[in-house]
Amino acid sequence: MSESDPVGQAELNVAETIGQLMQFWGFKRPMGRMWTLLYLSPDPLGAAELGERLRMSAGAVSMTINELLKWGAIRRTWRPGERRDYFECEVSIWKLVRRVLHERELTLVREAKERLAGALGTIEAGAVTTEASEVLAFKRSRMETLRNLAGVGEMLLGAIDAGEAIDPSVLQAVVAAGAVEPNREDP
Amino acid sequence: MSESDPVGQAELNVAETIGQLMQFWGFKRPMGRMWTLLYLSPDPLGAAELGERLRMSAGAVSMTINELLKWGAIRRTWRPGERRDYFECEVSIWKLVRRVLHERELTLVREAKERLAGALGTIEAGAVTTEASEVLAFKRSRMETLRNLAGVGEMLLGAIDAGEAIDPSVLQAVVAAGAVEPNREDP
DNA sequence: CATTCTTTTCAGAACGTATTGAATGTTCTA
DNA sequence: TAGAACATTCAATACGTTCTGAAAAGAATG
Repeated sequence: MSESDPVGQAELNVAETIGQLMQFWGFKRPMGRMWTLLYLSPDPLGAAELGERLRMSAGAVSMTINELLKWGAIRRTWRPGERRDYFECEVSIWKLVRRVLHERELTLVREAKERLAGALGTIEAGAVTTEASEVLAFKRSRMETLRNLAGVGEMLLGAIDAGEAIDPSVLQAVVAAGAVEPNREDP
Repeated sequence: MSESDPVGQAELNVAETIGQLMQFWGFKRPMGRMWTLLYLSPDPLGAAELGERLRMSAGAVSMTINELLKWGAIRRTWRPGERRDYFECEVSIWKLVRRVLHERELTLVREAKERLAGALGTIEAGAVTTEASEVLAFKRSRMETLRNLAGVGEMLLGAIDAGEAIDPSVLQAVVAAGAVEPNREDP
């Protein structure tokens, strides 16, 4: 099947490349590889064929397929007479990216923001502590910066998610938040 | 030191939160935790203190410090009389993000683009193959889309790296590239 | 309803990565 | 130069994740 077929080989190379990109983006490599194979195929492929071409066990194929289904990256289809399932991929990469941004990154940033706000609350509670109020004020201000950054991230992701173009002024905010506070002290 | 100190605890919470974000972004969690501790400290800290507060072994502390130094996320400083090293963090988060975008993501995307171009070349070489030319054309076109997307990514990263605001029209290109090709065929 | 085909599940194996802690290296002081 | 203080390295190990393969479950057919 694939002993010395240059085209099939090239497809596997592409699959591997995309697989690595996906892995870098926090997904499992097999997901990227499988999606790519479908993306390069004019018609749907069956689980058996996918497993054979990617050298994956039936179990791994099943798991990977289900994860891809969960993300809406592939769809199940059927052929008239045939018994087994076939799969075709979601072609719109932009749609996929947006979904991940919405369901994963946005959630993550929101959680982080809340946790940061929580820590800030603890600090501001003016708890009885041994630290000098000067030091405390410093820490509070740094935590505020982090929480604000999380807020900016949330806004950015929300904007992309809503399909809005990114407002450059928002990016300026990021720059500003990070560039302030030149950190000078010498006792 | 940290038995029931609410402020210290809050700091560790923040460190943990940022650590998880960093891990999600492809770095090691200890890196984020250590950077955060320095970010929340008015003056530089020594390796021993960092290890103690984060409950890391001396070895782990050393490795983490070196990685942070490599990314320019912290700097080595010294105190007049003292013998051991102290560390202070890079405060500009934007500067850090840009550096990573430049050294890591950009490289990654470039490599991917080249590999995709390579595969495309193989296909276009019109190798003797058993596949119908129609199928071949389909695959070629899909590979072109992927390569073009990589190109757009490269441009975006380059723009951010150069400090330019993101041109919304570029984002449009992403949308277009992914949204085209409604994938219809029924034999 | 039994048979056959296909998919899913899951315990265990394999793998890669992170962490430890003792040994080694380095740098300063006396 | 010897010794002390500190930093670094690295083999061993602990840990978590992914993959396998066989068994179970599910679905269509005769």
